[in-house]
Amino acid sequence: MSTATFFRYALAVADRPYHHGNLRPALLAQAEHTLREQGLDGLALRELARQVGVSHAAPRRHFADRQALLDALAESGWARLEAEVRAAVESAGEDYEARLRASGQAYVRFATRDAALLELMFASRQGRQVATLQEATAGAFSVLVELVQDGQASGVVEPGDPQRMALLLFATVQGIAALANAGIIAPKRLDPLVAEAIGRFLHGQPTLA
Amino acid sequence: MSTATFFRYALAVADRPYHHGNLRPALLAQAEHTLREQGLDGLALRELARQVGVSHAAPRRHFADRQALLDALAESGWARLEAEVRAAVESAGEDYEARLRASGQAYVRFATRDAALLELMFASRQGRQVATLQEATAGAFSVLVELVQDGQASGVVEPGDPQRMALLLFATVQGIAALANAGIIAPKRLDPLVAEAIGRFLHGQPTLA
DNA sequence: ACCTGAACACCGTTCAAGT
DNA sequence: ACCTGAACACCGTTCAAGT
Repeated sequence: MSTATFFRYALAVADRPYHHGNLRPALLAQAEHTLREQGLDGLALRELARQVGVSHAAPRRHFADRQALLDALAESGWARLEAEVRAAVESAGEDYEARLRASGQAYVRFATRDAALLELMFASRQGRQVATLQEATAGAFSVLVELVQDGQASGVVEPGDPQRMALLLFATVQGIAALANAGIIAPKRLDPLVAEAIGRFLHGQPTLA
Repeated sequence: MSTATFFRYALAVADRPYHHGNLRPALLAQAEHTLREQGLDGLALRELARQVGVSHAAPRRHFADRQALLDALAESGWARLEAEVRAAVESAGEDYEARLRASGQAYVRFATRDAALLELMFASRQGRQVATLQEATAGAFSVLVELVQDGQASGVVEPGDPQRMALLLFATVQGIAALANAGIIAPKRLDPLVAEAIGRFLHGQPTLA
């Protein structure tokens, strides 16, 4: 296409909202909202296109298929989770156990507020490797690894592979979140349970040991 | 319907497979198989009906809608999980830690073999209470509660609410399973991680404390 | 470059009708 | 009692065509 032709089109569509680069973010934003309100089953590409004011075939330019949209949602979910957990840790003060507890509680808060998104983040990719998604997951995981390393530096966590210990913490809070979302744990028991899990991780059984 | 009329129909359909009570189990069996092979997205009522040799509207007699079938799958999944964990604990010998470890490893084995089914078992029911499903979940949970009580009776687990401690164990193994199914934990690291989690639950940090 | 409109094959759900 | 067949409204995906 010539430059002149390009500008002719650009002017012609200047008042129409989703040309030239904002359809993709608009679809993602709408999808995140629908996911929170209606769950994964309520998320339809055609309906998204309608809500965003575009033909049902338009999303195809930005997402190869529905799964690609879901992958993108999962990826930004991991990024937001990382940010929220990091923020919680940073505003938790000096005490190591308090910082660890804050990370777990931030995780659980995210997980229960965006249960369908969390489901998506953990949905089995069935062998498909999605590099950017794996990086986003690794980024969130690294928050815990760094926390464990901090604890080792100050001597409150035993020496040893920090990845393995962070994995254990990760699994514990994710499990608590899963049980909460399945209705097995009542919401008000969540924070105490996280606190107990962290306490046990650091000190073992309270009265025995 | 008169008895005579009933027998006339019964004879007429004697060679047809899914009259009079085996359509429901046949659908469930086929669904469980498809779930394992194709995942949740590959599970379509119409396709199930086809595979089982029945019209697409026939399942309606046995399951009000697709969700009802999924609920039934989840329920039998919880029952099978309970049975498998119980069996593993019973064949694990006398040592308490070995029994606890066996329960966790059986859980993780089930979860990784039937990842899509596990997803279904933990799928948020979004407020809908399904009584029989909740009972099945409680049954599986009770295995862990009893294990904790055994440990308290023999003094290797601290006194205190056994439900709360069982919940912590439950969350930990479920979290490990979720991380495995998301591809965050490699399969061969699963058993050691479960062992470490159980060890920490009982003894705290190995070298500190 | 980006989007539209028509087309295709599938799906879940409903309902009158059949045996 | 249990199942069928037609109908409806929706969906994901594809592709030629438009601007």
